[in-house]
Amino acid sequence: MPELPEVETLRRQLNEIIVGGTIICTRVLDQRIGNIDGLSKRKVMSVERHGKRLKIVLDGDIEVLFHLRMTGRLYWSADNELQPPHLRFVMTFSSGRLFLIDPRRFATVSVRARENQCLAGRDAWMRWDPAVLEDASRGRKRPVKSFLMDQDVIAGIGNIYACEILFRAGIHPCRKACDVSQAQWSRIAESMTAVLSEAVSCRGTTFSDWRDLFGNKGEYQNRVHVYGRKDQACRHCGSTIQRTAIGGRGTFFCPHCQAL
DNA sequence: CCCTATGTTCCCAA
DNA sequence: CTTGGGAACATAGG
Repeated sequence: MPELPEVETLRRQLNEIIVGGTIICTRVLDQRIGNIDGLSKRKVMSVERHGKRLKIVLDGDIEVLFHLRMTGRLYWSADNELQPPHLRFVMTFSSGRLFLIDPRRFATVSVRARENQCLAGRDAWMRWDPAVLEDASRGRKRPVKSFLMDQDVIAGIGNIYACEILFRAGIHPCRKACDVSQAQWSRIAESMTAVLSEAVSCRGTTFSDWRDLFGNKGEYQNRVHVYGRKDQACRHCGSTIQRTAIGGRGTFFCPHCQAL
């Protein structure tokens, strides 16, 4: 269930392995994926990421776009016999095979011409001018947490990192986006960079499903301050971490460090 | 049986 | 137009 740091981890690992390689063939094992044609003999030019989307850029200005949604995984195998459960798509190289595995079958794969840029929001893992966030939030009465998770505004932040970013910034997740002050947007901008950078360094957060390209867990679960910590003591002030729901998603916060 | 789940999209109602 | 809620997608785990 990858968010930006998990997808970035996969991008880095794939970049080391498949750039310069040539696709021998592809195979779709789940018709829900749809037809993926015309990739054989194409060379991998680069592996890129935008928000939670991963792009394998091929020669001929074609790109393969992956979105892993909730339970999608990418796994690299040099074993020619291996066929794991829930295997949905395979991309074969001379050096090994790239698997898309997904029990819930929500993940998507598509092929398109390289240039058409998606209209989605700017990537979360870059320097954000607080004024841009403030402008975008003007008149928005929705909770600031929903605002941070809106992929059309900021691409890449999901439920775990939204909770962690707001904790670091000291802002209650239920606060209306339009009521967040200029100083608070500055703290949010700083927290986005800091939290996402640390999570990328940790190769993501493994509470249950997340594994990297080689099946390894991430480490950021050992560093979270609020996510999944209901009824535990806040690492800063000792208050009891609370859980509520925003947009149907579990939302964790410290009532003292993140006063409304 | 119940509830929850790191995502997205769609419909409906206020 | 904005927003939230609920359902849908399909499955595993506590």
